[in-house]
Amino acid sequence: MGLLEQKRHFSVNLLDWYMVNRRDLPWRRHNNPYFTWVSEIMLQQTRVDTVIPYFNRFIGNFPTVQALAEAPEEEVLKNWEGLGYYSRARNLQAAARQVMELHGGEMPQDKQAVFALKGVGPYTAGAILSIAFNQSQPAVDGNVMRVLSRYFLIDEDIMKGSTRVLMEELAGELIPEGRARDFNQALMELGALVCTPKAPHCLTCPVMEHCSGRIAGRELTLPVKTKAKPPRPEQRLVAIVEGRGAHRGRVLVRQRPATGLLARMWELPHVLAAPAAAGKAAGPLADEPAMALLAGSLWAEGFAARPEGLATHAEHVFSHIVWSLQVYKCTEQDQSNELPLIAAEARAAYDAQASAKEITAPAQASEPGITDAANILGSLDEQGEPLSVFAASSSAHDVATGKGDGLTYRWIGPEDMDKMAFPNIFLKLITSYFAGSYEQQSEELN
DNA sequence: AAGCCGGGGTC
DNA sequence: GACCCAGGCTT
Repeated sequence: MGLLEQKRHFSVNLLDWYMVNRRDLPWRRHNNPYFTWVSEIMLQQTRVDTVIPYFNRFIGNFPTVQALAEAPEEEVLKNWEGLGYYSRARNLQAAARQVMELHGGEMPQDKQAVFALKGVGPYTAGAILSIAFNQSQPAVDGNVMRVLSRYFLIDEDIMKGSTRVLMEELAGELIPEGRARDFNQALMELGALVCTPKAPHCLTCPVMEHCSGRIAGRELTLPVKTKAKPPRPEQRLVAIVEGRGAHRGRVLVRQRPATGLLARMWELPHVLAAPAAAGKAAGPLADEPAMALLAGSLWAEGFAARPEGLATHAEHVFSHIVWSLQVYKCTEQDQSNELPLIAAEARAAYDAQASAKEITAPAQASEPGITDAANILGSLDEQGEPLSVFAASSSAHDVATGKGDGLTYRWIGPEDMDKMAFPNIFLKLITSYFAGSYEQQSEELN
């Protein structure tokens, strides 16, 4: 069989299969370009089953490009909470504003204009143009590259940019005249349901007959893909600071910087325990130095708190970092008299830790506004008196640290949770705290 | 070209 | 517990 026939067999049989087997998904019920767009952004790196409830809620809250463009950013972020890759949400809203200003609120149909939207790359541009407007443009994602690499036995590393370009040329040739909308979705549907990564269902595949990969017995070794390097471990100390007095029933949280990891998300205060040695985990820190270090960290940020004891351990895995979290229950203190003591304790604890583990030069802070232990100690040296936050008691529960590059801190109760976006790990920890799950630990210590 | 960006699934 | 799923942006 020649290549032309093999291609034709693929296109015809795949399209026929899709028209029978296509899943009924919320964004497939209309050819609304906005729905297509939102779904494609959500589906990046995210499974269909996970996306469905998010998509329905998002469209319910932001039914049009205009509604999305005019929404407060924190509301958009809250609707993205738990989906991950939060820059997708920020870019999506920025792009909605682009569509309002440049295109009168209507999704552009021009390839260059679509591609120019924030968060829209080669794949998403192709998906929007083909699915929403039935334009004959390839939409090559991981599913498509897996399917094509197997069917045509392509040995190129799919992590390389040049391979994606090659795949786009091929995918474009395969689109039947006037059928881009269904065909591109068919390609991805096959990858998701039949030509799966680990155990492809070749026996029920509509194009198995002329699949070069299967015929060569290569279906399990394709696609060729370089492995990602393992995530670096980080040991972090987390504080659940229980408010007292005016802050009774509340817990201290802070908002992350506008860029970088988990941008603008809220979190419990935490600190890098110690710089990990090259390629090795730092390992857990003993409770006593950990608590002193945490107290020192909070002090450096302008808060007096006394760690009471370990509440729980937690782990949070990113694609490039693994956080091992030691979570300590702390109580807010009257600031003035406690601080020098806390600072001294932190200094002693750090010195002990440093000599025990032969920590040499402190690493620079990897994230703006988020200090590691060494930087905290540095700040203890520089600052002879409490930060201005103690003098300026704000009217509500909002608190600024008094530092130019400082983060925003806030004392929150359970009712505040539905307006603020948290990464899942902190959502779980705070929810558990408000549910009383850590009561027992703290009582044991009292 | 390589690193940065989450979260969840399977086996 | 080990392994898998990867688009777009930034540098």
